[in-house]
Amino acid sequence: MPTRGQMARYKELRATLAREISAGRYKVGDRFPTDLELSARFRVSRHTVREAVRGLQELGLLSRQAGSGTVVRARSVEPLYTQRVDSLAELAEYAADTRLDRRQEGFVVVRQGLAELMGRPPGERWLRVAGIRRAVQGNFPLCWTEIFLAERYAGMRDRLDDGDVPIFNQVAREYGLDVTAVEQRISAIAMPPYLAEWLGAAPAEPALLVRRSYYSGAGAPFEVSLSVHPGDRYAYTARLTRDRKTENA
Amino acid sequence: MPTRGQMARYKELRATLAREISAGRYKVGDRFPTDLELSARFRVSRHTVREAVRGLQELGLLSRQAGSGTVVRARSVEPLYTQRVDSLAELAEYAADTRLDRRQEGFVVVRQGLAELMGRPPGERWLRVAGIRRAVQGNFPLCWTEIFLAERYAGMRDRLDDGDVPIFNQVAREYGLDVTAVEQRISAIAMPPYLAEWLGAAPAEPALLVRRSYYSGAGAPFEVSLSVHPGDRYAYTARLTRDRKTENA
DNA sequence: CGGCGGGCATTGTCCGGACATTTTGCGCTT
DNA sequence: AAGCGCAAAATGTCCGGACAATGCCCGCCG
Repeated sequence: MPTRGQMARYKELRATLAREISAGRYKVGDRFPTDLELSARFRVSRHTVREAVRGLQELGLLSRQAGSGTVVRARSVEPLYTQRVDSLAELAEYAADTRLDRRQEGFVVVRQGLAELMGRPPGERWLRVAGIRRAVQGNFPLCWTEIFLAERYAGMRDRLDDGDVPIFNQVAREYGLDVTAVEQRISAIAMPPYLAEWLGAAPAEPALLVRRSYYSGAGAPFEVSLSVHPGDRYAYTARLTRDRKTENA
Repeated sequence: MPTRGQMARYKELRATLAREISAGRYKVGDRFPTDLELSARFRVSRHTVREAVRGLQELGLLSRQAGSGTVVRARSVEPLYTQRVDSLAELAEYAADTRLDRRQEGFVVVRQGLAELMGRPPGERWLRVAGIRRAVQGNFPLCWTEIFLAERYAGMRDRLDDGDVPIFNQVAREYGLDVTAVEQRISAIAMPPYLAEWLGAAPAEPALLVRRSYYSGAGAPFEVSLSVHPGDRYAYTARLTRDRKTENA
């Protein structure tokens, strides 16, 4: 067959169907025509129809179910931005090259104030490990860190390594947990006086409080960490990129 | 053909090839066998090979190039976390329900200090619009915002709407820009005295400084915004989720 | 020696057909 | 009327083949 215009048939068909969905010919929730119907209507093989539909599926416009049929899921694709954090350790930014200088350790029952900081209800019991994170180079203090580990994983206590591997990672590995989500919260606070000295910072100077909650499956996080960074030594940076099969039009 | 074990051939093949890549039989950067070679080796049709390879491609293990061949791109899939920000306006959190109370406006040539805050070299000329962002409900001041617009797009100046739609969005729409990336930087500063009064905050109290740079294609951002949030009125929250086609094994 | 052009290898597109698998629902049986 | 089972419909998988489009390399020619 000679060159048609320029676009492949399945791309043309994909665009046509996307337009029809967008125009409202098929509404969200509606059944979408079957492969055979589209094949007949557009005079293309079922293979080509499937290729086109597959694309719309990946875009989230359609969903298919063997035996049941194809359903319209969305009217149009909204641009979607994602922050990619490969390996997750990147999130902690200074992952390697730092060391945890452990200062305090033990079980705590969290009360009102701390519970609020942790984003958990009061009364829960956690294993708390706190200390100063320092640069390996120069031993310079970077931040104060408090790590709260859910009681059932407290067995890790004596095997925690203060080196390169993040604590949550050690725990996840040891217990076979699958870290499915991490929530991060950043706020500004005044540097607490009792930390100022340790961090070599001025009391009450602006600081970043970073809370990270690590989830494995639904429900409560298995670890929560709180870090206080002096304002002049840290900034959190993220880059969001638009993320969609661009490909041809 | 009767039921083989249970898995579809292309899935079996996909798993086998993934294993071989992981085991190092094909190294990163190496040429991967041809469709025809695999077809012959595994006694399956080229269609089936392509289906399997397509999967490995989506996983990022392989990349193909018409005329050139298939190349190994990664040895294994590392878990990948993404923050999804649909519609991007979500990023600004209080997107709707707020209003910009414009206070200052005009061209500026940025000097050392401001340039550093903006993450740009000194000497550039930008259109600066600054003001207080308030909650529609109650007119309560939320933050001080400075928006810098690249000179080329300064024509928008008289058409800027202070309502729901973020400025960067208005500009992008007007000039047909494709916002491909947004970089966000969060740091802690002391509330500048001259802003404290306007925001109803205490001078020198901890505040969050949020910088967002909007990119359209490579090169310099077309807009940079700086916002100062009183520490007690704002926290930045993000949720990263693991994100991988689970499907069957 | 360098550039251009054509042939070859490789992936991309498309067809037609054949079963397999999954749902749904109708109709028969109890 | 309730339940079971099977047929029909829909998507999923797989084959074989054909040609198009794309890169790449090598050889010819200036």
